[in-house]
Amino acid sequence: MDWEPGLSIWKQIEKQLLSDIADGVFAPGDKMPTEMELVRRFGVNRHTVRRAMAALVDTNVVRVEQGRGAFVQEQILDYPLGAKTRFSQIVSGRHRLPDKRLVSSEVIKANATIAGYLDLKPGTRVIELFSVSEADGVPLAVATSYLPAGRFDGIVEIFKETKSLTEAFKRFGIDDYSRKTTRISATLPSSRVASLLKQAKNRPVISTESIDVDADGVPIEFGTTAFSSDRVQLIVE
Amino acid sequence: MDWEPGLSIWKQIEKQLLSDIADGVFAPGDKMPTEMELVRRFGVNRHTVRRAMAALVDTNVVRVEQGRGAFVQEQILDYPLGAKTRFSQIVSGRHRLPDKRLVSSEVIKANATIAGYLDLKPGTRVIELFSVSEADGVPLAVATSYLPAGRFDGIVEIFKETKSLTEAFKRFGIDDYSRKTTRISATLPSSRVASLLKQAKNRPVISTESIDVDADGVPIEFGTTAFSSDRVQLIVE
DNA sequence: ATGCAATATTTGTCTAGACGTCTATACATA
DNA sequence: TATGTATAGACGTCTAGACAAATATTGCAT
Repeated sequence: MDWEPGLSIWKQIEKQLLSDIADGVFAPGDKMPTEMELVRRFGVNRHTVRRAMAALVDTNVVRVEQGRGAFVQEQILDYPLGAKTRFSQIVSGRHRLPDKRLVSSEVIKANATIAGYLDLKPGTRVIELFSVSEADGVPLAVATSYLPAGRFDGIVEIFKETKSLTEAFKRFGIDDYSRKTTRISATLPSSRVASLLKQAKNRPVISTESIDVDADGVPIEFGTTAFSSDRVQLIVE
Repeated sequence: MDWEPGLSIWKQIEKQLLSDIADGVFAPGDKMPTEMELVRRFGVNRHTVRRAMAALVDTNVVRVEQGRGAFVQEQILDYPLGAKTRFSQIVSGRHRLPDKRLVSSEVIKANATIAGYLDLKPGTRVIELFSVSEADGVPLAVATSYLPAGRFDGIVEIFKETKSLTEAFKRFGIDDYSRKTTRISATLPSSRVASLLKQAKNRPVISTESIDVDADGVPIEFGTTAFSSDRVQLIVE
């Protein structure tokens, strides 16, 4: 490897690795060579390699995990739609850090649509949760969830604390629940959703409507979710 | 200085400097201590100090300039309104990197308002420029400018190349021009403007309408500008 | 085959030093 | 006065080495 003067070596290494990734030498999800391997390849000090990798981490091109190595960051998360798929499991299964932020919540009276999905009488009080799901700080989806207020009184505080609906349901004695139906379509986001997703208003989102039921088949949640189509791909098998 | 175990020293230094800044020990625009001074203060190696500073640069809290030092990033730019004040001069005078990005441009027929300000007959062709002004990559203002198309044919290309209206005017023989009037008010931004300014839609902007004239007093530009009120303060003296 | 403990691998942090690059300042010169 | 030069100060890059922390692998005992 020979270095062109005028540009720091770590920037040239960054450039080289970036073009390797662009060329598919390292595909998304792949493990990158270890620091020591890169040291041998480029013939520089380990710190110089680390400086280049830090730049790639900054731009979210790679992800580094202590003890495991560096991986090319998948820009698109495969989100399998199954009866038992849980957001946090999917994200942490990909070695990324899940987070679910509650934006707002309130108790409202169910309209005919919501009541229908939840098997309630229209006018019954339901809890509305508005939240953003993130992986490594990057927003992937914004969701509006409706839960029967009678059955889940006080669930908002538990959700805030655990940041997980699955966990919150457990506190209400529901150890097991499953997805009954998911409807999928594509729309343009409202400006509020676009800004929460940190994406342009003219980029489409995948919108889903879903119903979750408990072990007895009783609806416990109706939700609409807007997935960033640039960062998430839904998988049905 | 004593270090609590479990948290890396550079992170503790970052935290300390951050709270110094929050406490006003170092005010926005102030020069931070030099790396060597911080080395003596914290009793660590220079690289450790640099690691902490790099984190502060990443979060846009400080700005480092080779050969000069590190400075607390000013969140508010003072923008003096004068006959000869030029955006790029003001920004680079604060040791920040100015940039003016052309978003779109087209030739339209002047309506009564624009024609009136430019001393043209309604229906005359004018060039419309829509641009974003940035300092260190942070957007400060979005501007719509109208110029007589007849007098400034081809100015768009020059503006794209030089990123400066002042420079573009020079190519048309106008070495000197000045601000005739500036009207100032406050509004809420359109969603397009808010997104270009990378600020929330509910944060107000300072909107100005301005007329620039050449040395002979002939109008050469009518513009409306929306300044981010969180980052810019207009100064009239 | 399974589970656990020891070992190896890999990334993270800190120190030390050398030299390069950019800026500001003082000074000499024209 | 203006300009160029020398120098000092400050940040940028690169190398070298040691140890810590997290993870993966190996091998042993059951």
